[in-house]
Amino acid sequence: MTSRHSIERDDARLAVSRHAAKLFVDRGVAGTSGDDIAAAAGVSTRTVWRYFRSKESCVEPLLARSARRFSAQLREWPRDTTIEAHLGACFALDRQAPQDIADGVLIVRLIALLPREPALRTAWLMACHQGEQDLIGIVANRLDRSPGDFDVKLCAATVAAAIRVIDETISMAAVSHGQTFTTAEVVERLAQAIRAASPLPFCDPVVPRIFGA
Amino acid sequence: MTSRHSIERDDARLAVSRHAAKLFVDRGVAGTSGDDIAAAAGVSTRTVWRYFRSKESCVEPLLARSARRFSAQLREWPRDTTIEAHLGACFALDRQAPQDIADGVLIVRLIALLPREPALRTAWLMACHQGEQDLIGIVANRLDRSPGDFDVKLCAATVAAAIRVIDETISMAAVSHGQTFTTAEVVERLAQAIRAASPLPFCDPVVPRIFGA
DNA sequence: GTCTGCTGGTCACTAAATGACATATTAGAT
DNA sequence: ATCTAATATGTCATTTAGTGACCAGCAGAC
Repeated sequence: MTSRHSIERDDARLAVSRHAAKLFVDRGVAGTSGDDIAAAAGVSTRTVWRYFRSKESCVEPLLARSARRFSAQLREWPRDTTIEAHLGACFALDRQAPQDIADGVLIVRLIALLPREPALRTAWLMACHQGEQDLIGIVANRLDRSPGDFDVKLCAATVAAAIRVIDETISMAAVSHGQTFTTAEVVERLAQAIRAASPLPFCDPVVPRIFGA
Repeated sequence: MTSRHSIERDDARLAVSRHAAKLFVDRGVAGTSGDDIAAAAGVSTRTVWRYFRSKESCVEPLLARSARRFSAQLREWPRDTTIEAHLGACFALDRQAPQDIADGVLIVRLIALLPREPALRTAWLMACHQGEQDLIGIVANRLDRSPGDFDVKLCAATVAAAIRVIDETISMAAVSHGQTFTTAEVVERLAQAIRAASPLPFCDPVVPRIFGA
């Protein structure tokens, strides 16, 4: 089974990932060595390279976890609810664990580094790509369509792009210009962007398709 | 000036890039060393690492050139023409130089490798990201809006995502399932996807905005 | 011609990444 | 509780990726 051992291994990877991300924002990617990451995380250098195929990809588990949390929330989106209502319910601050908030801050700082750290951009784009794959399933399910359907894939891609642009825009504004956002503002902009980006009508209550294809 | 010397340098980079791409499709990324690329391209290993910051990024000039050719064509898109008409005119096979066609098949093969070569996916996503940046200017210009405008950025992102999905879908179908496409089919699917993905109306003839903002 | 600026090659080096092998940790069987 | 098999980690050696320092060749300016 992939169960116990693998889960603990994932936790260990995530812990190293957080340390790596912190070092990257503090001293830059070039200024952080594999040895540094290993020392900070309290594991051997060899373990770092066993966990990650490259230095940049050290941040992937952190980004992936955040993306998967978001996907999981979208999967529980009731069919009779608008996207605004659902996102609003999800983003209520009291529903976020402290660890998740800390992760969020770290990720925002990472995103703000992207223009000066091309190596990190690859990790970020890989995480967005994973999120896009998850979205395919979500959109397909919500619209009672097949995940292999081209229109579904296209919709997932455009919506993922919209989410990415919002993430980048808000993160840059927050870090570079000290701007702050209420969760209500974030939800509103996110919902607007997703609506604008989506070629398929999955943002509003969907009715069960009683009459065939 | 950035002119003469730099242009030659770019040509040299592009030549190495083609050799690297060919090696990657033939023997895989892991099976190709920096020395191999240098030997194939007829330059010293040191020059390879002067040209590229990493092994994967060796393919970037090839992808970037193709993306920039596409961007350049979109920039010349007359305002009174639909996207179908313009793409149809651009993709006429007799308008493509043999070198560009060869580059095209090489790129298609690279794209087909993406599922098995995560390292290449980073290069591909970086190229798509560059294409997205170019699209921002194109959309802004066509709609008489500012490139800083959020809606313009969002539109560029969704359209870039649509183009990427089409590229991936068609490349995989061609290589993995031996499917073939006429240019007319490619143009049609591309145009349809871009239309579906675009939240702003830039696919049809646009009228000059005579009255203010 | 010389001077200047740029590019590429050689060689020595650091850092990233992998292989081989030993040791610990743990789940599960008895 | 103890043994076993599997998996995870550490240590050390090695390879490969990538950089720094320095020199040689080759434009164009004068």
